[in-house]
Amino acid sequence: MKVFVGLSGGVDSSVTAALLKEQGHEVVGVYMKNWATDLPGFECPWREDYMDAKRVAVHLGIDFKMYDFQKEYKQKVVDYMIDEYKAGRTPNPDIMCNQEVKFKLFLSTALEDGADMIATGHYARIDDGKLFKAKNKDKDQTYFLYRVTKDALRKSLMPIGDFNTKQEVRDLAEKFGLPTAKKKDSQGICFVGKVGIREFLEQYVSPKPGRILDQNDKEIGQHDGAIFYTIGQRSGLGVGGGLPYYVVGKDMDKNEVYVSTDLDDKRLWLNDFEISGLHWIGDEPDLSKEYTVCHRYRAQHTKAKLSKSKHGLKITLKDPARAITAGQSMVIYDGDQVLGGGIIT
RNA sequence: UGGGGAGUCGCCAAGUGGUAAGGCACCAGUUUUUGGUACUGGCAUUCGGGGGUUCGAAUCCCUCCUCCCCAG
Repeated sequence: MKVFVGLSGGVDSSVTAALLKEQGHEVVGVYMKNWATDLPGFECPWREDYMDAKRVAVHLGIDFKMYDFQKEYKQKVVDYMIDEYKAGRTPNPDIMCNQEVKFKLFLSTALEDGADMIATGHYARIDDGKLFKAKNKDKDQTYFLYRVTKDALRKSLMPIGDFNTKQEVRDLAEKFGLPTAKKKDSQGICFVGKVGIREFLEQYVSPKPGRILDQNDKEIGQHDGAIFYTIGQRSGLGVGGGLPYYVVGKDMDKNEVYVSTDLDDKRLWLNDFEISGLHWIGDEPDLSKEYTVCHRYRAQHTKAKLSKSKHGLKITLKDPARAITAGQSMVIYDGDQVLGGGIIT
């Protein structure tokens, strides 16, 4: 079978390619050039990643190519992200990247290019168009993948999902002699790299001073734009005094940020909220059943009840979760299977 | 300019003769393919200024400066 592997320049995708090659597939390595713009003071690492991806391909003796998705990525992911922030929400660009770029654009481009399947280095398992948690529960990345379609999953492979530990993956990388074996795991929004989200947003939004109010409605300081703050955030307020302050809310119209020193502040712990923009990989969930849900990558999954609501679903958690934030995703699981999910309103 | 109180890191704050706790903030690092959380480390040779007493002072004395409260 002809498989196009998305090589990011990291270990996981490198091992993915090596494994598929070993299994006898005709493997083509593809580097997706999604973002290559430098930001003031920071150089975009794409060239380095590209070189690493290419080195891996050369090492494995597979074909290598680059797809330039910059234009689409900017539209579908970056603009989405900026618009969401402007609307006062906190988006998850990586989920959008999977939905729109990796498992739509990359998939269709690869298929047109002669591929039978695509593969990525995600920690997740696919079986018959269904998505399951990775064996390595600690690294499970299904949270980022819940908006992928069943049809896309039928054409995708994620062999890394079958490993129990990251160490096994690294050991394999070592065994295959991959040049990326020792490369540090990436983190942060993929295209922003080492640059913080704030620095990134500052390129697109000008500062707008506003008030910071504590739980007693007392002004305790100034911020330079409510857009830069998100629920649950601690530092960055530049306010000292007694206990640490956590952001518990904000008002984009008034440009005010609300904080509290109370770790049990009700606004920080919700167990009742709605999601919209629903997406299901297969069948819709049965509202009479109890499922587990996850509101953040690597967060503990909690039991929840689902019910219909005006714009989507109402979620009632068994235990309240911290920092439920509009714009973030709620993923619904039936055991290890990902049913889908929606975006917190 | 009568009475009382207070001035210790950007903020809060211990320490009242024995050689500057702690928290917040900030910075760095760790964890993490979103925001964020959490964790580790760094962060006052110096205690409003100036004198003095003492082996030794942020701590005692003198003086000046500043702030707050009550009186005017």
